[in-house]
Amino acid sequence: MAYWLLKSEPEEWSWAEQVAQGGKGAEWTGIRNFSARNNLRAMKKGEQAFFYHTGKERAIVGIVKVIAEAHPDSTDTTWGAIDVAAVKKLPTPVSLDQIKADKRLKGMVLVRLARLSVQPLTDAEWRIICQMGGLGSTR
DNA sequence: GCCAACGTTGGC
DNA sequence: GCCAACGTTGGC
Repeated sequence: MAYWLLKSEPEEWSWAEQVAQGGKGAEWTGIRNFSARNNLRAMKKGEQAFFYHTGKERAIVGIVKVIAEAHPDSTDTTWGAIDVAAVKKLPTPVSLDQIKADKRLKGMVLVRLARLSVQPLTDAEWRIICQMGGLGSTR
């Protein structure tokens, strides 16, 4: 079971909009980068991902799960997309500053490759951020 | 709004 | 197949 992080500009697609889709979820589109696409293709149904807001917020705000694996992006079928549904909101959003300040998260892809829009996380990183976000030992 | 970092493209 | 040039992303 792998863990992921999905980045979005809140102006383009926000956590609030994601939540509004409920359990049926929504298509995660707009991937136009090869490494991101490779990660996207590795995502399996049921796996969880953090939802990160770029731009002004720069924080992980919630958790989504994969409900449909890679299929053609309906906005550009030469690329891929997945479907995700909101699982839960983080009681406390985890900001980029907090992530950068934590020595244990120094190796995180978010810190090293800020531009990659679909990123893998290690189990340890996932657990640390869940705790920072106020979810205790939930994973 | 600027600029650094990175990914992609295209000429050789 | 290398690498310079260019475009885009995203933090500051």
